[in-house]
Amino acid sequence: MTSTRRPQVRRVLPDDEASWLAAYDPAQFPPFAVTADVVLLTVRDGVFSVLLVERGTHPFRGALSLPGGFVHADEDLDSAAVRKLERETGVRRDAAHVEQLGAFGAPGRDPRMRVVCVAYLVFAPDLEAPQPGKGTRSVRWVAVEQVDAPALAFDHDEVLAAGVERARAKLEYSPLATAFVGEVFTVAELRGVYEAVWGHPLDPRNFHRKVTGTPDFLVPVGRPAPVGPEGGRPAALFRRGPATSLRPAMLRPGRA
Amino acid sequence: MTSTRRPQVRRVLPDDEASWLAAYDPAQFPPFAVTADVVLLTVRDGVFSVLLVERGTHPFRGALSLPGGFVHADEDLDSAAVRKLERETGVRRDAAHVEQLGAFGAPGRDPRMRVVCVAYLVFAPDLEAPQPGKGTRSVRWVAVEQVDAPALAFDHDEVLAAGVERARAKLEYSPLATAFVGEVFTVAELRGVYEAVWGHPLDPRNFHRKVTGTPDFLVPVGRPAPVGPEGGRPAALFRRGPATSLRPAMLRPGRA
DNA sequence: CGAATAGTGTCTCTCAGACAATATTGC
DNA sequence: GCAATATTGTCTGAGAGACACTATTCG
Repeated sequence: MTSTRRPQVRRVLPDDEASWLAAYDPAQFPPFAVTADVVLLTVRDGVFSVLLVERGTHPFRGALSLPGGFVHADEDLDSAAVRKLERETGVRRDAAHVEQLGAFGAPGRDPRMRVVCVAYLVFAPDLEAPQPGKGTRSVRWVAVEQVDAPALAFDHDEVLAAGVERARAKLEYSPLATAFVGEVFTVAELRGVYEAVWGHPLDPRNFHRKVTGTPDFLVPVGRPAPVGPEGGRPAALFRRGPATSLRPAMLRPGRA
Repeated sequence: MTSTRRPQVRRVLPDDEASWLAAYDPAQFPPFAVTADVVLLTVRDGVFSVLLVERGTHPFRGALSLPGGFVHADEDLDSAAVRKLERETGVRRDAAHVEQLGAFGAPGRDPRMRVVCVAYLVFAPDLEAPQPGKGTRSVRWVAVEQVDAPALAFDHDEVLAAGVERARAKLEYSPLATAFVGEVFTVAELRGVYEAVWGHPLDPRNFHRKVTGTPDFLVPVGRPAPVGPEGGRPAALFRRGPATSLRPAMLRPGRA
């Protein structure tokens, strides 16, 4: 997360600067609005999915879009994204990984006025039915594969594509796949995340060796073992470990 | 680069939406200004350096900051960054690699008003003395190592730190080190880039094997060989190849 | 026992790190 | 020849991909 702390002015203003500031007119700058929009990704039943809302207000009323909205005048960008996430989808911030994706600000991307969207990327485990908030008619999970190009309001197709590609890349060199599963999980569940996000099957044996052999990636949970879904030997349980990167990386199949 | 194309509204507005739009009042949204600021990095004489300007206007007049400025009302974010780059530093866009770094928008980061900065990261070869533009007193290269925390105006210390870390990471898994050297270069020059950016010496033999053995990373130039700086066998010349990623990655020394 | 899933072991190939040895140039 | 740099080659250990095999559970 970027820029969480509040006061950023680290120099006391000298007298001439302070007097200049008093005479300053903000209207001389081009007027922009800033939104914080959220690419909330999860894996549900083995399907890599994104949370979309049906817009209840203009513009693009009735169309699907990413959840999000205007940043308040005295609000941090990160805070705005988390607020939108919680209010508009019912997802709690501490249950997910949140990072900034980037800014999207082509002129004309919003018919109302010049709007720069600061997009956030969120990884969450499969959550109960999310709740639509004010201004949205409904919220739904949509398989990422089913969102084909001209599907979303504004330039959100482009934002989503950037988020999906970033997610796929991050699984390679970070332990963030654990953000898609619950507090405790099995190696098979974690493998399912990789397979869903990458759209490639992975060898269960080699995957097991890799994730259990990487120091600080997984921490075994003392508790013995859970149930088996359709039979089979029960799997061991793990928690996320303290590792912050994966070195060497987990290699994504099907690339040079 | 993100969002280069212009018209982004891809739905014709229905009648009710158009009439609503006509009655729309932009003043109802919190007023923001948006700047495009540039982290321009290079390697000069083996020193990883950033281009800083001395501010000629308020706020932070006289202080060092990243080059940048306000985005125009009808201007793309990328275009604004490139414009700032060219006008404020004299660097031509096609001689460099440009990518978006992220948005920085903590309230209070600019004493004038609420300003969101969209930062861009630029890699350029060592360039002639850059030219200061309007509003800046001077432009200078500063070694990245010498910029210690409370040194720059606004929150530019934070922006610079993000850019430097991104640059260090990108050398690992992308062929972008070639953006720091000229059109044609030797393996030793390229190695010098890695060593300067990472601050670690690399084994010349292993480095040579890695970069020449990675397909499409380097293309040998027909021309035989150049001069030797202080004697020694003349080195072969290469151009950047068509590769867009480095797999497996070039591993940065000194990390788990 | 058979089916199904979890986990271990083995083999091979690629590749990074260490470093010897050779090649080519200026002085 | 000597110094300096470029380039090739060799050895070793870590680790990925392929896959046989063992372990544990349910019915």
